Amino acid sequence: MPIRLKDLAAELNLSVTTVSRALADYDDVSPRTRQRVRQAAEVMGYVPDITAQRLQGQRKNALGFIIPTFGPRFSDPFFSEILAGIGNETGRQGYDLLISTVAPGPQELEVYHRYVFGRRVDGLLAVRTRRQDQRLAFLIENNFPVVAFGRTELPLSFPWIDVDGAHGLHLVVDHLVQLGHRRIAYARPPEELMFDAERWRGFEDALAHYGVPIVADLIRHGDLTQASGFRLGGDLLDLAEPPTAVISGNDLMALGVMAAAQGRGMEVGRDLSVIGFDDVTSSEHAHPPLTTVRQPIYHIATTITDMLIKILKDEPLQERQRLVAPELVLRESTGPLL
Amino acid sequence: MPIRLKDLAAELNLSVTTVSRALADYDDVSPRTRQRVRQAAEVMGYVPDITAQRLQGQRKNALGFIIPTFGPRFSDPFFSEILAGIGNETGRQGYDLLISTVAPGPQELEVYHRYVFGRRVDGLLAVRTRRQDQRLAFLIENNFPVVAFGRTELPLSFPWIDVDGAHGLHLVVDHLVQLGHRRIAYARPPEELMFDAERWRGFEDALAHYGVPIVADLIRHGDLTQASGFRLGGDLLDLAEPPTAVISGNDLMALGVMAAAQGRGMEVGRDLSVIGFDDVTSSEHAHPPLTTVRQPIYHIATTITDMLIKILKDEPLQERQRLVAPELVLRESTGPLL
DNA sequence: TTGAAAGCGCTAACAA
DNA sequence: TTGTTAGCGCTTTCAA
Repeated sequence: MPIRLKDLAAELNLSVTTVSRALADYDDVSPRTRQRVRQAAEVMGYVPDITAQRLQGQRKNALGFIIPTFGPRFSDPFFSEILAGIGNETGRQGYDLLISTVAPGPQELEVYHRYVFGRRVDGLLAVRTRRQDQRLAFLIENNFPVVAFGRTELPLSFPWIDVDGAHGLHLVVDHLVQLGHRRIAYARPPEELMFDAERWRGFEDALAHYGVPIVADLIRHGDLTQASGFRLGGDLLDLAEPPTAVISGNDLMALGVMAAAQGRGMEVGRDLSVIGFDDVTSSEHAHPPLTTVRQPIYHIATTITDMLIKILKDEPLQERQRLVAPELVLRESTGPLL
Repeated sequence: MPIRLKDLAAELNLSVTTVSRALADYDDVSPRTRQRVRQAAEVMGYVPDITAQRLQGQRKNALGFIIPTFGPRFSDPFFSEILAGIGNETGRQGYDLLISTVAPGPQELEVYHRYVFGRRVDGLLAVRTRRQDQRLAFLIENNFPVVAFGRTELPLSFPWIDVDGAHGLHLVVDHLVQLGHRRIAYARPPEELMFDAERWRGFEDALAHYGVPIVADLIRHGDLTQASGFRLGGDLLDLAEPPTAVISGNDLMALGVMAAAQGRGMEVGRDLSVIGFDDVTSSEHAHPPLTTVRQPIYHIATTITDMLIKILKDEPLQERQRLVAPELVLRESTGPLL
């Protein structure tokens, strides 16, 4: 049986209240008592029961993160980094982190319900936001604290950080056009994701700016897995008039596109330029090393976590919404048009 | 403000007790009352406060999983699959999942302390077990429910599932030797991990069986990242007498080794054979597709979760410990010695 | 079949 | 500076 406050109090001949206050560093406890209590707590190995602590205050000291997993064998390094960031920051600030994994769809909202109405956590983090994000709509409607990585098309006001995808695509197109490419394919992210919308805007703008036509056949939606990139890349390369460069919605798909090209005997960076988005760790040591657009995923994850905690503590936020400029990372998967 | 039991009771002119029992399906409530309560709960959107529920019973209905992250930008698909498995199974069985991320080391044990003594969860899941696994030692010493993916060298008895790594390495060596390889390098997992020990045993046995010598210079420990495989692969290939085949502790490192070889103008599968371990999703669509040893990571994750829940419910376990045979997946990164 | 009362372990208003 | 009392929302004796 674990030690309770009551046990400590009995041991010290003090009231439970005093012990509680001594431990909580109230200033109406004599230094001597505080010292004794501290000591005894240490010796007896007292650890407060958080469940009990939580019952009175509104504070649960816990955040929730519901991972939108696509399929059981999801393995997107994006989520690993997000999770590392959120996990480390919540831990650092003494919060618990409650996780659920659920595929987007109707039962996803049920999980959000359970979190909100079951009063499990004080706030939620959301990533991979969608154009019509019902999760966000639900949370905001219920006045539940949330901070998101990403925006939405819905007319909702909430704190977020996002990477400027339009700008990112400008960087990408600039780079490819400068290398001489004009037959540019784009393996887009799923249409329902908000960042697809932003990036598409950038893509269209940039191409228009250079007078490069958009060829409908070269534009496809993938599902952000490597397998999807592989299939999609193969399809594109088997076209009568294949592209000379492929932009990919993320690094994972880009890696798949590269494999498809290499499987057809092409040399990536010479016969075909491939460019990703994210700069996950494996991109640097791929062959060839992947040219990509870096988003500071880990840092964004720690930041939205910190923002959420600040909101919960009623501390002021430096910025409620922030657009981060991504950065082009030049490596060897892109090269001049032969 | 959320609806409480008290609100429901007031609304229905019943006592809190009766409402509680009606909702909990006690059989000493009249059908009519039960019906009324149900109805009102539904209409008013009552959701029980789990914190309060938890305070009396011992049950928290929550499991913990402490992810041993190596560095902030950890992104190992192994953990993604594990997390998907654990997350889906806990959710399916109505349990909450509490996550922490912490690097192995002294503060790691502190987190385990917090979980156990803070009575946050009913049980813990452990993966990537170590030869001298202090986490396991601590949990078992404190009689805390745990199920592990992996074993340990410590004389501890606990429920686990493990993949037969010795057998796996036999499969690998058989395959390579049959292809004519005798200069076989091994990029080992970190030495402290238990599965390194088992696999090493298999490696030694198998080589001895074929009379193939172990060359000290061809044996190195990596850290299971792609970067590590890349470095290590480079080092091996730059040797005066480089290996003709490289076995890797996991797929990620194998991918790094492949990139290193390709960066030196070699064709993997012809000039160098590379073989991984895990069969994570990206291996299939790598170039060339990676020959590897498959372990059913997702399935193991759901199974240890289910075992833990069974233990918590005092339900009998089919098997307390199980060794799973891995399976060789032949693809194109290995080929006959030229 | 229902309700009153106690209590889970803790914090906080109020009194001494 | 310390203790008494009440109460967080729920479950569970026990009595009516």
